[in-house]
Amino acid sequence: MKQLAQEAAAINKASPPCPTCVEWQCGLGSLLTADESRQIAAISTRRHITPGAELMPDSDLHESCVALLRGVVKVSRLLADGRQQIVSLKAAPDLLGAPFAPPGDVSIRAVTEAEIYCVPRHAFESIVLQNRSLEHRLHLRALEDLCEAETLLLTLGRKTARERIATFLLEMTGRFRAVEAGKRCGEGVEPGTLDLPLTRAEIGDFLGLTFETVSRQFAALRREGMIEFSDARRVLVRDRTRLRVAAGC
Amino acid sequence: MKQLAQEAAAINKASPPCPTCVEWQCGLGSLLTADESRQIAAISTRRHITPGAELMPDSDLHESCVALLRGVVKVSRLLADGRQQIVSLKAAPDLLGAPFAPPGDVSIRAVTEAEIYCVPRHAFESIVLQNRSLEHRLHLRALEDLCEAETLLLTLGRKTARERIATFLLEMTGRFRAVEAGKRCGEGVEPGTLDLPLTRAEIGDFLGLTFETVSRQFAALRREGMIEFSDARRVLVRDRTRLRVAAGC
DNA sequence: CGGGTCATTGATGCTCATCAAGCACAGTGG
DNA sequence: CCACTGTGCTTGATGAGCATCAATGACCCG
Repeated sequence: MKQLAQEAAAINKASPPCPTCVEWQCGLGSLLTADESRQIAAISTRRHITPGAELMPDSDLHESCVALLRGVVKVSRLLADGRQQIVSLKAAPDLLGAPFAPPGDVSIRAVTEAEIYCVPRHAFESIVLQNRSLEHRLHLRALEDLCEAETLLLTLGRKTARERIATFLLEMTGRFRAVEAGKRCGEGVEPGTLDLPLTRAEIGDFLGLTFETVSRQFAALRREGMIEFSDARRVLVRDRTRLRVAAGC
Repeated sequence: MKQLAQEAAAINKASPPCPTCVEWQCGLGSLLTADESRQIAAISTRRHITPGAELMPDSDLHESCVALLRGVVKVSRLLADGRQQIVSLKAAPDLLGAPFAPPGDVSIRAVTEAEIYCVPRHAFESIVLQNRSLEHRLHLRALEDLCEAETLLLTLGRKTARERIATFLLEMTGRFRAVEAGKRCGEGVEPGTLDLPLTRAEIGDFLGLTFETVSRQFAALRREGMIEFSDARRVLVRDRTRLRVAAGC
């Protein structure tokens, strides 16, 4: 149990072989072509971010976009008294603080270790304006993000704590499928196993709950046999069907 | 008190002189040029919708986009058991079911009387692909919608009922400034007066509350002198400053 | 008039936040 | 090597906030 956690941690620390920098050189997932990636890399500065740290020296987000090379980050909105709501989770390879996006007062923090490119916003926007097909892809991405945000709205506005947790687990499956030590993506791990990059408190900030409620609802689903923990961060989904019922849709 | 309500109703029923059809002919607010409006109108069918009715004979939304000429509509996501969350409110002139948007299972219903153009999606998308600047404007609009959705996420995830209602009132001010009978936009009405197009239940569906809670929180803000009702749907914001405090930000 | 929708208000109870205690583990420095 | 401290997680006890259920009034329309 402890073993597993340490192995997972080790993976997160050593740059793994398969993932995201490679994808970047091939073009940021499906978003950029290899050429466009190079073009953007050429005007960017690369930085390493430690977990919990803010990506940008504060309000530089108006000046820069961020290309996420490695790691997971959370995009939050804050209230004056410290309450926060995570509005989106981004895993490499992805783009944050999209070109042309209105200001909109968010805070972006690393969840895991992360590598980013800071791309000067104005230069990036110029590139996009000269590249019809790139703008089209960014436009599609924005519409997908909007659709995701609406899905989360339904969860926050109308679902119970139990339903939120079940929904969360279903959505995270696939996005954070567990990777076994030393192997390439996802072989040798029981299918349906999930390495959560988030703490209980962060899951709460994503689902509009307290960390205690998150913990209790996980425990309830575990007692009912739908999921199983080998470690607080490593979940096995045992019964996807019942979990879908528990998710209320 | 009754008088006012009847006048307001009369305005909603008679096509008013100043508003939205005119704007459409001048180009759907800032979104379309006059030429583009004509081009789109040419391939569209016009329809009238009564309050509460669904805009499209159901899942035709995959086939059509909607240009809203007049009226207010709500875009909702549904749960199997009937719970619903309004994810966005649109007032004419605006566009719904954006070109290139992923499917995403929403229901769109009229809040007031409404006039729409149904635009065949595929044809609309072709037009957009031949018009660089139009796609750019739609892209910007998508990013604004995303930003708005994120703001609502914070409200639903982290604010109390009281804060949600105060936030709602602040946001609706300006979007639904009251129009006095027979006059053009907004003269002769006490400034800060607001004609809510939504029922208490709809406000609840927007804010993730029940209609009883909406009603009680309105009553509380009224008792505290921040707002005043001349009619259940017509609100006067008396103290914007305290309302902002009550909104939690 | 009767039936429908919308709104208000009260009584009650459930869900989830809050407060609090304790455990496991990692990192630090004596 | 072992306290010491800090962080993350779990679990229990309590209470607040909001949902639910119910009754009533205002208005509209056929």
